[in-house]
Amino acid sequence: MAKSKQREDHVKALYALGESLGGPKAWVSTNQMADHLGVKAPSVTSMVQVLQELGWAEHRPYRGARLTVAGRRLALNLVRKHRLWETFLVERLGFGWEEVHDIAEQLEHIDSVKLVDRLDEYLGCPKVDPHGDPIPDGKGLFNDDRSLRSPSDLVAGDVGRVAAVQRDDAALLSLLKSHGVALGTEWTHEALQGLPHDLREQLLLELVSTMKHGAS
Amino acid sequence: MAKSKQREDHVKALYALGESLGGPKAWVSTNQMADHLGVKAPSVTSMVQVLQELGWAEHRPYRGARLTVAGRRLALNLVRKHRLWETFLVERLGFGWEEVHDIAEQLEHIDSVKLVDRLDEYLGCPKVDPHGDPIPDGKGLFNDDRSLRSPSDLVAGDVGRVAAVQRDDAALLSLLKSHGVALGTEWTHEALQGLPHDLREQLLLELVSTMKHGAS
DNA sequence: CAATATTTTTAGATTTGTCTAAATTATTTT
DNA sequence: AAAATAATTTAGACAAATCTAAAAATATTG
Ligand SMILES: [Mn+2]
Ligand SMILES: [Mn+2]
Ligand SMILES: [Mn+2]
Ligand SMILES: [Mn+2]
Repeated sequence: MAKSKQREDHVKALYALGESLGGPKAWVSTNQMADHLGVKAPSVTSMVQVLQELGWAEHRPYRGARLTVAGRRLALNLVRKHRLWETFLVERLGFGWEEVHDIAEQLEHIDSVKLVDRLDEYLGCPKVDPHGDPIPDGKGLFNDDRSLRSPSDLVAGDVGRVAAVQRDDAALLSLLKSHGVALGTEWTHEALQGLPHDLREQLLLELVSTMKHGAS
Repeated sequence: MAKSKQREDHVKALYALGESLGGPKAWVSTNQMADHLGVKAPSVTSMVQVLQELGWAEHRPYRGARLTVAGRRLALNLVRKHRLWETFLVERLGFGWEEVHDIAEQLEHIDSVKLVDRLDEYLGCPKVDPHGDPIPDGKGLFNDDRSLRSPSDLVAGDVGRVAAVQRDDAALLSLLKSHGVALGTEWTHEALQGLPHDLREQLLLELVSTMKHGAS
């Protein structure tokens, strides 16, 4: 099987970029991966060839790469571990939501199926992490039944509960915190307008109440 | 500073072997380290030279190596992390004492001062790990005020509480468990005789009560 | 649609950490 | 004390993961 921190990081990048590019069939360019990982393009090319050897990715020269089913399974397990550890750090150790990403980047590579299962159970099988990102279960399935709305979808009279932040970047999360934004806090349409535009647009909310008569 | 899993493992081996050979001034041979780490002697020689460059060890060719003050500080921090994580795994996640060593071998390399401090606090600043090994504090000091006795020191009528196991080897720990031995369990002199010799001699006990009139 | 610009891969070098085989130093025996 | 034995280091090779510079393929554009 031959996992390594670097190989796993490349698989994770391939997964994340593939998702943002329209699902598992999308080809991800080696340059995009290089940018995302902070390495140079030739390093990615050679790593992607290794991932192909290992059966985790498919590489079409000059087209890009995408995950195989096995690679996707590995990626989802890494996402699961990352988000469970982030939850542990915030819920149990009292870290702020802006502090946990870098530590979780390390913890996600710890290799023990039993540890992940126990951690999940210990945390009460959380559905989302401290940034509102859904946590896949042991089979790689998301159980996310929230209906998330962009702040710009709310109209006067609506109240929304902060359910997720789109980017998990420490600077952004700190700023949000300093404006009183935390997961679960409730905001009226008007209160939301009081937030700087670039902060507000990173939020996703669940509608708590509205004056409109909406279709189900 | 340039830490790496391998460098840290060599520092830890140097610490452990140095202690068992009579303290921080003892010279540890590269062969001993090679055995302990499961690598070949030339690999150790070259790593020890790197550790010297980094200021963590001193290497006298054909004599051996020993830690500098900085190296010792690093080693104690690794021991601290290892034992805190073992404690977390047993106390919070419900692992058995025979299951945690290998996972802690990975977790001890996670690099975050704040994480270690928070974990320590979360666990209630434990003094010993699940095997009864003392946990150094943030300054590298052991606060171990137990007086540990070998089973062979107990005489008829004495009762001892299991306080530590000398080796933390999964097979031994499983066997002990199957004989009802766990940290904190109390054993009379007679009950101890019922244990196989090679298991019994790995135990360290605190005297709970005795019939003898002992000097303080 | 040919020339140019951009993207991607290949080629070859570098660092880290490991190995085996050979040379060197230290220790033990006769 | 010389010879034999054992321990340790050096020399040179290799795999993993990265880099820069050059070559090749693709995309853009006049
Ligand atoms: Mn994260
Ligand atoms: Mn997250
Ligand atoms: Mn251990
Ligand atoms: Mn232990």
